[in-house]
Amino acid sequence: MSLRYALLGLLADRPYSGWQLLKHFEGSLAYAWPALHSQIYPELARLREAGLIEQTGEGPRGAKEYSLTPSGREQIERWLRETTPGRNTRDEALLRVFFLWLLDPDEAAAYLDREAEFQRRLLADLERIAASPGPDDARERSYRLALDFGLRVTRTRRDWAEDSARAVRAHSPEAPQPRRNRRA
Amino acid sequence: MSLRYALLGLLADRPYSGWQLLKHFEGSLAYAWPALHSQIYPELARLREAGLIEQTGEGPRGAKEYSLTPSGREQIERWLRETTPGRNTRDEALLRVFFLWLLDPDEAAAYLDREAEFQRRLLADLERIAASPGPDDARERSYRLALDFGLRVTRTRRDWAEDSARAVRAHSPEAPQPRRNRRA
DNA sequence: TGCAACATGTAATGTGTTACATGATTCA
DNA sequence: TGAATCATGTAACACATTACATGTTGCA
Repeated sequence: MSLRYALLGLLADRPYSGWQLLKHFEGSLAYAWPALHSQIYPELARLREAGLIEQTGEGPRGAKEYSLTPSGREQIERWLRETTPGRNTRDEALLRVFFLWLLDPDEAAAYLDREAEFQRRLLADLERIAASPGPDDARERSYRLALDFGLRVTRTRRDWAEDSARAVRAHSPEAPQPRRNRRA
Repeated sequence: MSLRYALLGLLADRPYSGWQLLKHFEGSLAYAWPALHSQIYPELARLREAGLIEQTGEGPRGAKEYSLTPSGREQIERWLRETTPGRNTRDEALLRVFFLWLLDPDEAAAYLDREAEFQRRLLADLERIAASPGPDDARERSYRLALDFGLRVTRTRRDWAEDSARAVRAHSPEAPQPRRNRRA
């Protein structure tokens, strides 16, 4: 049901076409709930049939502009107020950590290096986004809260990966502790 | 494919029955890749047909003990070494944050309070798990790495939720700053 | 003997991804 | 005129959840 409510939530701000909604899912929403056009268009058709959105205009290339109906507005508010978020956590990068012991320590450390690099890049992206200013309305403040979430979690993940790579290397038979007079 | 490799990874440690594997998915793996018995049993049958695992014994109530084959061991090592983890991030609790502006500030703050409480409880669970000691082998060290990940991310999420609830309340028209002589 | 936990499976439904399919508009 | 982007849709497949279905063992 999350996709459904994500669409209603976006349309609560202003009317959008399916294409424009898709761009949101490729942008900021990609970190929270990614979706492709093949899922979005049929879902919009269902929301329309259910009376939660309606078509309120047409754009250049057969674009359909959808708006939230009062019924749709009611639905999303109820979702936010009266239901609790699903907690199904799927994180393949974390799953792999449980099985890192199957690799040599140097290979395990290399995996953690790649993880740290991924988080550093992501963090750089998010910091670039955070640096560009926006208006100071309620909608923007919600968006900034989500962005701040991303910044904090990404920093934490980066630090964890860097620390873990060090810890794994500290256990490696190859280079256990820095020492002098090392023999071949 | 993640479920497939999670099963191979567990069986790389020692033989397990489907039921015992299920218990892992309900326990530590629940935070990384949850799975139910209705998904696990058919997948074990497929892995067996593919020659990645084999049945090596029988337990009391029709329990089947599975072991990893050399081919299966090769597959999971290749997965860890040669493929990159999927980065599809689905987080309904975060998704909702984008739409918090649709609620009154006090309701939005209440949502963030609930989020903070959830993370505090989860953190307490993880800390209890972390407090119980285990052996000091490579497998346990991988597990501790994953646990440390959970601890750090959960603390970050708790802090974010607490700070955000405060920030939202600071913007509320009802109680902007602590003041005396407040009129009804 | 009745309940909880053990133990395995299948079927139906819902959700998500990949692939197929088509056409309009803009710009170089 | 050819490529990129805009714009919408369906079909096939893969993955995940809920529901259906059955039988065993241990214990109070």
